[in-house]
Amino acid sequence: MKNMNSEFIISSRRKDANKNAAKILEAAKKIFALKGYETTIEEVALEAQVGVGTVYRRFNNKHQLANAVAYEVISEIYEEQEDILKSNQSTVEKFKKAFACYAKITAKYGEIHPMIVDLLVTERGEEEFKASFLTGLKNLYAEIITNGQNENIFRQGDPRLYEIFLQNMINPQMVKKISEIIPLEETPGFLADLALNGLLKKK
Amino acid sequence: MKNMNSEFIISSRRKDANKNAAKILEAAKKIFALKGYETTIEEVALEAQVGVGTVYRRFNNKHQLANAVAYEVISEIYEEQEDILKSNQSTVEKFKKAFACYAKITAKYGEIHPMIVDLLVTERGEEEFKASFLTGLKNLYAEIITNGQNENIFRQGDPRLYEIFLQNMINPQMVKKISEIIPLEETPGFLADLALNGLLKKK
Amino acid sequence: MKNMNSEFIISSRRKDANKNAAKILEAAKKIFALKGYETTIEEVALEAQVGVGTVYRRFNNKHQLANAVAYEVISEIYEEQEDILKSNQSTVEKFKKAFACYAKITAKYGEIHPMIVDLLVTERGEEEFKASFLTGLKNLYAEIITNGQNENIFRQGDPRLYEIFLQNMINPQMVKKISEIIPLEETPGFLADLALNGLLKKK
Amino acid sequence: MKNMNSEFIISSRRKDANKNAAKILEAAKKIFALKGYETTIEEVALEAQVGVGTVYRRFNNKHQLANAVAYEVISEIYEEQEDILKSNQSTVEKFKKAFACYAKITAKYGEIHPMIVDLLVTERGEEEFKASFLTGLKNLYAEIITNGQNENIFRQGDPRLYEIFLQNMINPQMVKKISEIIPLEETPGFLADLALNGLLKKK
DNA sequence: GATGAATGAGTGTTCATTCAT
DNA sequence: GATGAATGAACACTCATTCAT
Repeated sequence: MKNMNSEFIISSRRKDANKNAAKILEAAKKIFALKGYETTIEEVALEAQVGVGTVYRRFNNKHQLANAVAYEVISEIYEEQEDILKSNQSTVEKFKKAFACYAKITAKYGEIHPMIVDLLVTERGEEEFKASFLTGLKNLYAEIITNGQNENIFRQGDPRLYEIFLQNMINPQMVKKISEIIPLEETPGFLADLALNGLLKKK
Repeated sequence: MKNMNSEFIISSRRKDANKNAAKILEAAKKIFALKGYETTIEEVALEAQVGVGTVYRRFNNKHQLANAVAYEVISEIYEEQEDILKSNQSTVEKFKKAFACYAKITAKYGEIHPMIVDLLVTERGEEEFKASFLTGLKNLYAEIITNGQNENIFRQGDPRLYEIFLQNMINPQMVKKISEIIPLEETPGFLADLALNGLLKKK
Repeated sequence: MKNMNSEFIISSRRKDANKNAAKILEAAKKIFALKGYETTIEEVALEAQVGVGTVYRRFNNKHQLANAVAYEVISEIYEEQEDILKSNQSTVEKFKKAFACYAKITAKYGEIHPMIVDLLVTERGEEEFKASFLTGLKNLYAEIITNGQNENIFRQGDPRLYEIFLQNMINPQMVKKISEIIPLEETPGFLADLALNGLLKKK
Repeated sequence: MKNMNSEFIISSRRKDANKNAAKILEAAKKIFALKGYETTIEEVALEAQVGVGTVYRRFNNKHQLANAVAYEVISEIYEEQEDILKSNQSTVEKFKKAFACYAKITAKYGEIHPMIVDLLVTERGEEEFKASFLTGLKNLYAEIITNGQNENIFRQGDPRLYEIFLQNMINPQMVKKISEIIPLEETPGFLADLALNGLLKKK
């Protein structure tokens, strides 16, 4: 999952071109975070201080831009998660931390999280994006789940099912609504606890 | 929640007119199930074999039509759920059955479920719709949760948090993905179990 | 100009039908006075407590209804004017009174006056309506003008030119704006004076 | 009132773009002159040999386009009028010339004149347009009127009343009808004379 | 005859995408 | 390469008119 960006950006030999691509991506992140997929290309271009044509030079179309943004955001938390996973903690601890970390997306990126969910599910999502998501973030969870199962503290069953469950536990809408009742900083912890409990073997 | 139709459809004294309204609603249900809110009024009209103007005669605008569709779908499962709740079963049993029943929406109505979620959250949802949802379906869950808490088998804490959690556990996208791995008929049960486990007190 | 109504209403042998026609006309007068030609047939029907179909049974289309309304309004002041003309007063007096009377339309019928002007000029106006207007109201002015010319107190020239001038002197928009500066009841008098002065021979 | 275009057109640095804006304005002038405000944006686009989107790129909406057209037309005669006013002639002479010049709008721009009147009166008119009209053309008349009053050749009274009167004396419908009887080139003169006479003090 | 439901052409407006400069 | 002007399909919504009941 290194250099994820390059997969979605039409690369260019000229440095300033790539600089432009980064500028656009940054702008898109900002605007998409605010407005989600409803965002206009013109708005992005404006924010990036670039012409619309330039946006299209770097990203074939709106879908691709959205996918790149999604990719960016996911990448951003990837390393942090990886560190947790490689650390020397109990599976339960790892689970809680990884989950909490993942849950931060919503707080940080507002409307991008629902957009990611959407891209993952609809035909708007580039196959390439979906694939890299699957082999990226999802694997982290797969590993935790399998570990937990092997340690016989998690329920048995197809790990993919629990991955889906975990993914759903960070549903942006839920996070948003939960955080209207309890403080935002406690939300990831609360959800992690709930999710973990769901996963744990009954005694 | 009786006579639900009358709340969102501009009713008419004429029988044929109301028949048409039903036809439109049915068509809308079908198309919305397929395409979600992106659906075009023209598509609905076409499916209902009716002019666009006729759609607008019965529903003031697209939002209202969407709300009516959502309302319909929710109503459809409401009574079933109510029966379960009034029945003579353990809280855990009630929970599982009510949940499973609710989870059927997704299987049956595809894109309408996310649409409902959307209407519940954005300003697109008529206040009337939100209110009746709150006093309708949500209360069923609230009751189950409070019961479980009183029986000391569920976790303590603000019941609203667990309501949100339960609502999220029937997220259509999750249901869809789960059912790609295990048979659709087992999906509600699986999710109910997972959700219940999350809710149960740790020993 | 007696029985003007009958010229624009599709007559019916049934009394209640004609009663309906009158009801519609009355309603149309009220609504057109408020909104002008932008008025919707449905609004008129609603005001008349009648179905839209009934409106169309009595008036072939919206234009015709508008023409009938215009005709009505003009008829309403016709007799009053005729009385003035036949009275035993100086031409100047007659002029002032007739003019003031005519100018009342605006005050009384709001948006209908511009509508009349429009009908008189565009192709929306039924030829029949235009013709009867010409042979009706306009003639009153023609007579006054000719009288004034014969008495050698008015300018010479084609009387039709002065008729047009006079008609224009009661332009609803002007009346409206004038009456924002001076009291409405003084407006007709003020305009009459101005118009008369324009017409009088220079010494 | 200099650089009038810039006030209503979204200007652009590109020459060809502004050329297009001019093309659109020209087309709009032509079509509006024919059909008035009823004109369709598509018609304008067609006439300008331009896509509808292009029209909207230059003018935020139909109202704004109409206002721009109105502005254009008024501007067109503004300078000519100003010259007359600054010239060394008697008030009566100035009056006649300025009036005649103003009256040409109708002959030249058909349905645009009523449109201007409409914009001036309804909420469709941009405040900016109304303001610039007030500080532009209207002031010319105000000045003439006040001059005439000071020279004691015009009637006394609120000058605004006479401004309204003068504005109304160039009512496009009247001009049109007058010019059906006498040659178009004599019409402004005839009207000016009539208007002047109305204004002059009685002896 | 009366009704009002149905119709669908028509309108203003938006926005992803293309392409001339 | 960059720009932003141009494009036009698409869409929500309106309303005069028709016609089944």
